[in-house]
Amino acid sequence: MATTPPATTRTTARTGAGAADGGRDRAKRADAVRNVESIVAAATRVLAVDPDASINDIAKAAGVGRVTLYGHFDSRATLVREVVDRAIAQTDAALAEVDLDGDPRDALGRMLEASWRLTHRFGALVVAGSQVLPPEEMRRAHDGPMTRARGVLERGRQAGALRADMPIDWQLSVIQAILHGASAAVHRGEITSDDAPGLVRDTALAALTA
Amino acid sequence: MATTPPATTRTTARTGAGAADGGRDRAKRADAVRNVESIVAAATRVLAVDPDASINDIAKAAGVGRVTLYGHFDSRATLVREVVDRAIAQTDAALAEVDLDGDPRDALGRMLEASWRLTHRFGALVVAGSQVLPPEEMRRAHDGPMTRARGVLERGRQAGALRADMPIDWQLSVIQAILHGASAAVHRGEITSDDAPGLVRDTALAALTA
DNA sequence: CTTAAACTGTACATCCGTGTTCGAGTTAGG
DNA sequence: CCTAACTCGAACACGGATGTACAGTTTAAG
Repeated sequence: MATTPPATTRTTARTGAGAADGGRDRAKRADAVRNVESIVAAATRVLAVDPDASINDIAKAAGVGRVTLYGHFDSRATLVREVVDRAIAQTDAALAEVDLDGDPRDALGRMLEASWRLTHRFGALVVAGSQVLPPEEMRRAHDGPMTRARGVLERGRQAGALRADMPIDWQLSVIQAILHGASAAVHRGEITSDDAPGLVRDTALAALTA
Repeated sequence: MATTPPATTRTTARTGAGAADGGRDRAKRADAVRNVESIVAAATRVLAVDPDASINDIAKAAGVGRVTLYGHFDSRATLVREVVDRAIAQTDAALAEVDLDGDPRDALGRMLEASWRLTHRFGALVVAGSQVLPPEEMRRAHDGPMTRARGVLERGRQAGALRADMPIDWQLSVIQAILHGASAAVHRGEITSDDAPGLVRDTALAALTA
């Protein structure tokens, strides 16, 4: 260690899916990758409950030092972005598997149950995102599921299976509200997470039925 | 104005300044009272939108200096407590005027419309309170309206006018969720504040009807 | 008119969260 | 086993928010 290293080796978080852009990076060490996973998982878990959780809280929850976290993510915003991006990916993947054909009410029911799991898992993550990321970026997160849900709603309205005497945007807001309300109720112990999906489905369906 | 002798007074809000002298209290001056009102009003307005608003923001919105605010309220928590207390008082007063007799569905509708106005006015105030005040103190805020609403719900369920196949706590949560969802939707420009009460009433009623 | 209460801005001490730097210890992997 | 990558804790700079202290001016009220 007599000679000073030429430059401090700063590891830029380069977990990009797809091909590596630009130059080739050395393969990341195994424990590094493992730690990044721990951090993202912990951040998701913690931020879903408390969107104002500090970097310290997240690092502690991940079982790593605060400095180590900064070694993988430039800033809090970067970390939040990564977490949100993964949540979006999981959400899209989960919703893409939902069968939207057949009776509109049944289709909506299936979508509601799937959405419940996601809402319950990610909770207040959207709040954390909104506080750090530009609103445009959050827009994208909700856009996918929104248009998907809107499609089902429109079909149900035209088929006469759902009431059409309210703005469709309002009906989407109601679904959102019930989903988040259920998450809060579970977290408060008023209902169990087993009962939640059924209650959400029945209640939302009742609210939207003619 | 008049008769008030400068002798008998009671200590309410003190002008904090350090090592106070012996113990001579005088009646509060008129402009002081006026400023306190401005501060509380501004705090209510600001905190209802952004529960994390700083003391500076509130003072600015009230048109007074930051130091003046501290002259009337020891700390941020004190201010929030005062604001919340007043909100509770207004809420109780407004809900006490609602006629809960007659057809349960009509009674619930009236209560929903009244609750909407309060929710829209106070918005995220409950969040600000929860972050600063002990949870027990927030409990009290919701307890009054809650038991009142629960009474109407129970009556409606036993009369067969409302569905009884879900936990009553869940139904209360749904009402809460729809109210807050509507407030968010208005604030987001999706619906107008004129349409909101009707939509809230119709939607909640539909969600709770057998 | 006189006085004390109240207001104001500035400045200061403090706490907390963020982001960075440093030196040293630990571990993966050739 | 040797080296570079990785991790860790402590310490520092910075900014924002909370309270407090001070000194000068305005204003209510007797």
